[in-house]
Amino acid sequence: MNGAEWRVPRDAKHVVSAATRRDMLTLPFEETHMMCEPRFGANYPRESLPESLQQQERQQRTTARSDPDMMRETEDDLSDREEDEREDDQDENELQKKRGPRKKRPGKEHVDRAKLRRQEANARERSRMHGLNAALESLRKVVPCYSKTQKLSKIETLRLAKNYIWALSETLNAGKRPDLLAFVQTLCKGLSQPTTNLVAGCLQLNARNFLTDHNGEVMFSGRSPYEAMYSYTGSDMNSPPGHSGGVMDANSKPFRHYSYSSAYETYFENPSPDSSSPHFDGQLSPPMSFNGIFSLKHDDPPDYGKSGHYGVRYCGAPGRTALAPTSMYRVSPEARFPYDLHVRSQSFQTQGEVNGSYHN
DNA sequence: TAGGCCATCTGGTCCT
DNA sequence: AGGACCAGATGGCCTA
Repeated sequence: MNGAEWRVPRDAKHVVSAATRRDMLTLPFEETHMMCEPRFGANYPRESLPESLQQQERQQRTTARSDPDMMRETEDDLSDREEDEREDDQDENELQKKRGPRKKRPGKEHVDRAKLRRQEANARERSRMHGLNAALESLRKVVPCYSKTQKLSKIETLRLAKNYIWALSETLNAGKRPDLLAFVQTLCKGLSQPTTNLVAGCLQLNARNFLTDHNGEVMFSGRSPYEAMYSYTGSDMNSPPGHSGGVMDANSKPFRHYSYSSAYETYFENPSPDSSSPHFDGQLSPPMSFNGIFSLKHDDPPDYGKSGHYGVRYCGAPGRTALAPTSMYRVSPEARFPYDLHVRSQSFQTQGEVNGSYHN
């Protein structure tokens, strides 16, 4: 366990970020030297501050000017400060009592050393962010919408991953074949329209089937994705069902209109996956492996490599039948539950044989 | 050109 | 003291 991940929440006075604190002038008095920072002083719209705060700031700056121990001083700042010191010398005797002994001015060695430390810190920060991005990239590959050419943004990747985890855990919790419509709608909950379209393309669905309305609700109109999925012959995986290759069911309902929330609640019997929901509290971690339910292939699977860069396969849970032989949602021959799963008082028995392992 | 996304720099804070 | 983490600022790139 990385201790840094479980830090005790910072003290209340530290919750507001540094820059925000500067802007709000809520600095603790012992940190008033920051008011002399060039980034603060040059362009800050002081006239926008309340008069009382402007007075407070002026007072603090007067006090802070006497503190020469500022690591990030530039040479210009140093000369400016020397001028200030000459002025300050006039009443130095009086202020000396309050200030105490002057601190030693940082020498060139100290400045060079500080610059070097800053460069090293920058390099570490770059490396850290690269690691974070690498982790995010690996996350992109396991959410049900991976494209090398059209990458999900960071925020959309996280949102989709959250939705995916939620939908999968609820699927396991229900212990039955998922309602595909609800599943897809859950995936798209809160996603932007481009990402919704991307997921639609990924799932080989017509994006119009689950457009997001202006309220952020995922709406459904037209042919049910479920129907489309289950009746789709799939001779041309590049085309959404009903456009080419797929057989448009002549008996399909002409128009159906679901609101996302009702469809979601009907199936999941739970409120929205938003973490703000009471049910979701404390259940942020997926209590499952998705083995046996969904098998994601993103390394150019032979079945789907021709269809572009997306790869999603629906696999049957143990004892369940294939959805459709030609559907992109199909039972993976190696689909197994390699583990005992204990999901919210539910347990799935381990399959006896494991023909192959996938998804580390 | 505005807005979104991203990488990078930077300083503050916490921890070891 | 120094590293990790965090968040704000900034500028570049891309797209509608």
